[in-house]
Amino acid sequence: MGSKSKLRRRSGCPVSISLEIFGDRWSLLIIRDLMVRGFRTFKDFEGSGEGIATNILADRLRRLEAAGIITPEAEAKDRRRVNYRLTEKGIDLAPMLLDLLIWGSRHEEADAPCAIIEEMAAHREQILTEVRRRWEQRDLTPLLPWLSGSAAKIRPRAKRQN
Amino acid sequence: MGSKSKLRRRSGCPVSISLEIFGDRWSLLIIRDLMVRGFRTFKDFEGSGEGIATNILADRLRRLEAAGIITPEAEAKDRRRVNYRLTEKGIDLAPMLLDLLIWGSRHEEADAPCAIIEEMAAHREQILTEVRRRWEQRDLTPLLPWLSGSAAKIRPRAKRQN
DNA sequence: ATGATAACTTGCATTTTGCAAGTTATCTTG
DNA sequence: CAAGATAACTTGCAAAATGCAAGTTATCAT
Repeated sequence: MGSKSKLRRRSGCPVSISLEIFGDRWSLLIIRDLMVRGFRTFKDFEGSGEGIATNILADRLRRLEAAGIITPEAEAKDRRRVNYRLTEKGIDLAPMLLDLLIWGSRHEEADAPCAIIEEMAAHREQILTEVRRRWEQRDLTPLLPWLSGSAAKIRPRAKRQN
Repeated sequence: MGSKSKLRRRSGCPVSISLEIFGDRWSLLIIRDLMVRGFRTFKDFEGSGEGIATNILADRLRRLEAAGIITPEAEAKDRRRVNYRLTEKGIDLAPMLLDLLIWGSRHEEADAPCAIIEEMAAHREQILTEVRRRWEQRDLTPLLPWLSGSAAKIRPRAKRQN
């Protein structure tokens, strides 16, 4: 499946094209929630803390689907429910998102404990392998508990700090 | 220096904070141009190919400066001229931008030759070292010639870093 | 001194956001 | 099984951001 929809591109630069897809204040947050917080439903994203408006959320989900980054799956047990899931194209954004996380916690005053982020930076490949494994196996336990508002297990390795 | 300006944050998540700074369609393109295309002036950005409006450009330069990502330097020889330069905080976005470049060229039909991008992906650390070296030494020769509209030299595996 | 240039502003029309309040199709419960 | 809940969206409208064309103000070049 090629992307034939938006041929009104500013330029052929991959960076520019990427930004036309998710270069806004919300898209990557949705992807983050799918990737590391185990979110799947509209309601999950709606209550994600940042306060996205429902119309914008619906719009972003549509665009991300159109771009082939997420896919909706109807849930058999409760047919009101739609479970969104990252495609492979979507999970491939993991390295970029990890860099964004690292940059943000290094250069801005964020809530994430610096020590843990530096741990993650030092074990980049390992973290990315784990993120992909979780995606493949549909493992929904949050990878970043401190971002998910609740204490939970994490084990980049058995080295506990703080 | 700490950033005391915008305390109206959606959340303390580093990803969210980062997106509030440059989560739009233009900011990262300016950073890209500074980082790999050797651009420095308003005029450079203005004619960068994507067609940014001058008022938006002025606004983005202001915001990026306020965020501590770029600094303007008045040019002695021609005082009309303002040379923008990435700060260390700005050049630290290189890993993220490289991932964005790689993702875009893998998953979208971009102009960048796949072979070269895969080369870059395979030598990520080396590329990043080179990008930083160029920043430190104010070396303005474009790193990505095919994105700069002209054929030029590139030597991803000459192994000549230092 | 006259004209070009660089780096912006300004005024508006158009588009995108954000907010509150629906709507529709499922469940769930008494 | 009727009467709520719920999930996932829409809709309407005001407010903010964006895009476009046309200035403006200091230099600088001839």
